[in-house]
Amino acid sequence: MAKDIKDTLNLPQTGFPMKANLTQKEPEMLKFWEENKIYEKLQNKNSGSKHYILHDGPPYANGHIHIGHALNKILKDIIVKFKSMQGFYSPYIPGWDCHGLPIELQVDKNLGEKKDRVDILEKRKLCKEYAEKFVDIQREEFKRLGVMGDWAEPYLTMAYGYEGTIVREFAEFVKKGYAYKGKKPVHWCPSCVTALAEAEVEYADKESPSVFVKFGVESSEFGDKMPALKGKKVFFVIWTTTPWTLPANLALAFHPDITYIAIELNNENNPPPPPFSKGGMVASGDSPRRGGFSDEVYIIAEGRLDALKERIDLNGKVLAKISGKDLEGVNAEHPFIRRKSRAVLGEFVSLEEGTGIVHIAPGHGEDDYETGLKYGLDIYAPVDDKGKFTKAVPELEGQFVFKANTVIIETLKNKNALIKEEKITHSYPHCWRCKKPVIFRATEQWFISVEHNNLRGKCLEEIDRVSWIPKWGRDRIYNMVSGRPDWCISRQRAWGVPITLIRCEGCGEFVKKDSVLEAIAKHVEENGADIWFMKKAEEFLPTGYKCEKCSGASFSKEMDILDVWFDSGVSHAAVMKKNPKLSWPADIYLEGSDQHRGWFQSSLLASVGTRGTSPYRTVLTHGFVMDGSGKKMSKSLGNVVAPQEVIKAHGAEILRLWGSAEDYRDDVRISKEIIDRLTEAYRKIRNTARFLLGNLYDFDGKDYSNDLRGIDLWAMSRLQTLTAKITSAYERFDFHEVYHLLHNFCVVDMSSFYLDILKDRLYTFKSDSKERRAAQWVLNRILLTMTGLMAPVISFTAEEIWRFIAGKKEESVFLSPFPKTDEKYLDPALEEKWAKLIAIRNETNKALEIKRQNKFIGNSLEAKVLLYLPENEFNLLNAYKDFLPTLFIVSGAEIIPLHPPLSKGGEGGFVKPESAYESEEIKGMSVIVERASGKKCERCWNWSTSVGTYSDAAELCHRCYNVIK
RNA sequence: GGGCCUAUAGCUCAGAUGGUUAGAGCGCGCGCCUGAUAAGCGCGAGGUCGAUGGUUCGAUUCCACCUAGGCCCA
Repeated sequence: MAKDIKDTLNLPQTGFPMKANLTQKEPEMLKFWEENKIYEKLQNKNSGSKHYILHDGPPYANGHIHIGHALNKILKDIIVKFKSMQGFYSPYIPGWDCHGLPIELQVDKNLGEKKDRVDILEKRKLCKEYAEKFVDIQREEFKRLGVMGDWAEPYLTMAYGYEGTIVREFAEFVKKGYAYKGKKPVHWCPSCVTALAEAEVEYADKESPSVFVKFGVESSEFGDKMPALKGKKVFFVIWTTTPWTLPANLALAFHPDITYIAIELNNENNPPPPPFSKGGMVASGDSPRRGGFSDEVYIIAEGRLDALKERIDLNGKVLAKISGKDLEGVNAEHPFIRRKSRAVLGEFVSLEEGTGIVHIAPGHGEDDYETGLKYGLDIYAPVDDKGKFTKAVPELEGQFVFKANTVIIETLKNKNALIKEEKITHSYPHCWRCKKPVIFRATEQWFISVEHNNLRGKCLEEIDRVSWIPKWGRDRIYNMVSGRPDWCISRQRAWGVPITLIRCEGCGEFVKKDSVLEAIAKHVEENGADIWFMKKAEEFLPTGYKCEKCSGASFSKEMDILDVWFDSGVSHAAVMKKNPKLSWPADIYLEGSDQHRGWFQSSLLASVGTRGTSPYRTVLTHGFVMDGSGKKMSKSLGNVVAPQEVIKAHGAEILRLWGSAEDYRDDVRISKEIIDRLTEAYRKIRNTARFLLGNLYDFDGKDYSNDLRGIDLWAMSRLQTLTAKITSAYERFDFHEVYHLLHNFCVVDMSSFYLDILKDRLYTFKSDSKERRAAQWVLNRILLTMTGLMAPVISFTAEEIWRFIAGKKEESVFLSPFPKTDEKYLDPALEEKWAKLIAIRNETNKALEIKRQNKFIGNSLEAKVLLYLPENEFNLLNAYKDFLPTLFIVSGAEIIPLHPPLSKGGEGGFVKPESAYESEEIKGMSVIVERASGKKCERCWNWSTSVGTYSDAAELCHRCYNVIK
């Protein structure tokens, strides 16, 4: 018979499964979105609205996506979906970076032996195919994440149109005078035989020689500045870890504000060296030796004396001191080449290490180069493409630089110029591809000047007009742009867009005529950049073209390839300007924090250089993905988490939830525990939705807003508060707040409170009673709102829920408007009042729990509570008297005003019994838990004295009797 | 070595212009329920707020330094 009673209840019914089965469900949902063109419909719907453009930074079309890609695309997708649902026109055009060294090297690897024999066009074709393959792979992997966008029409930097824009944008830099060809030391990989961008260099430990070398100086060079040195053999002492750059030494740098000292060596520790054999050096034997001291004098920075005293035996007497700036112009002798080395000044000289005197080879170092320019020194680098000395240094010709170190050290020894030789392990630049150490070497390169036309200054101004999230991004890029050198855009490779300039063979002048540059761009736009390698220089020029400078008629093409950062840097022009769906500038760029040096900067330079303004209004950066302990992922550590594996095991939805839950401003972590926690949270959200759906199976959809009870109004207010907070969190890009707010709402407000309390009304009241309908009306509002709020993050689940919602208008949740706060129901005062009720409820629960632990009760409905309350609490509860059993989910509740027993003679007040549970949280509140009176109603499970009073239904209480009679 | 950043319970996050016992949810432990059931409810235990100094009547919150970690650069 109990079965029959159960049939009179309105228990939840839904086909919405408790088990998500995401790995299987997600592909179905993707199919639904694709087949029904939901993304396209969303675009159409918003086509007339205000734009919100998120411009996609192109990932490199190489390899499968990793967890960092997943984070990036998920964050982008959340923004695009949120903005779209809010009604903005927010198309998402994904892109790929297709040119560049890594792909070319991979192709070379595949070619093996053949790589040097294969024709450049053939190689480019292979590179293109390689890139295409990974574009397809990554596209599928990105789509699998649930990211919506124009996947069928992405932008590719190797598309003809895009390549045309690259050429045109470069031409713009040429016309405006930013581009120049110069000799400059760049990171050069002798193994890959190419210049490397900063981004292509990585640092690793390397063992190098560490040598102290002395450069002889005629004491007369000092004039009257250090009379004590007169007639002595004086040496500047330098320290270097790259002896191979000594043949290119042209100067010695001193810090203008550092004090240098001249120390006479102690003879006992430093036996006199053999006399110099070659001329040009300080003459030996001129000055008489004095007892106990050699006549050698070393000059180093005073601040380095303590550090070097023992290391190179500087125990002698300080003969003189001099400020760095007074040494400028002094000539020293190169230790093994008959050449002067000039004393110059440099702010970069430090006392951190070495001697405070820096050996300068303008062709082999950054500071050296700058110094060289300042002092008009030759940018001298007698080293070839393969890292071997040229015939400019006959003794070393053909020797690889790192091998030549030994020879040079030997030479220094022979020339008596070596003070000390050690080995040192230090961080040294290595090629990111071949992992071999690189060198700094001056070569002919194309540059974009950041000084020309005040490009740097303008970029800095633009940086301050952009909104950086987090805000420290501004300082980061500002410092980088402030200090960056000219942009080296040359690459000596095959795969990319060539530097499409034509040079007169007669005078070396480059053709910069507008019409010619435009014609070349057109050629590329129509045929792709391959055309540059297919045609001769003359074919790009009008027939009979003559050099404007020398009238020469013989021309050659530049064959360097443009830096890929230039490719992606002009995406604002190639994509945002060209794609009619987009607009310029972008509202937001969103990439990892490494892009402050990368794409954010190249885009800024490319845009400010040609258009004077930044291509973005807001730049949002996220951190990197670390393992569970905050360590970076690496194959060798075995702590790599692949998105594909997470998807396979838990579904992309969990990854999306993860992407939102973590605070991306800092690095984010991923681990088994994190995924487990998120899976739990996901289940809670899902089950909450399921419960809502289950209790709406028979809702008639009518408006019951006038029948709401107090707790319903509270729930409605909480829902508005949630909506307002979540909307604001989305707008501030604080997605982890979205996650926490949504989850907490499900757990705290809904599951453990409102829904738990509502069960009685939903299950046991007459199905079409106003009370039950009112509850359903609220549940329906909660369901609709929650689904909308979660959609940008857990899109698969939101869409799945959407399908189960009766009476919804749109075919997809994404075509429905983002939930708006209904001010009518927002009632902070009500929420505050209920916060107090909830606090009292929590205290009551504690009392109930004690009795439960004592086995006095099981289900709380077996209990009746007596609450002794101070005045304020009493008055509050007194207004909800009939509701209290429902609030506490007990079968009876009485409140007793607890006044001080002696006040007014104790009149009207009661003293709480000794046995009562005394609240710590609410002062003066006590609770007595008793067994509920009467019997348990078999239908609603409440205990009531009315049970047993009906002869035709002895097991029912009064309320249930009236429902089913 | 330089620039920028991070460090609060096992996990994800709050928080405080410096001021009583530092919060939430999850997880964990102990129970209850069996009409959200590979669900639901209740209670409880978890933190020297990275370390050390300093400023202060008082610092986890401010300052310095250090350690660990991250990105970028050298």
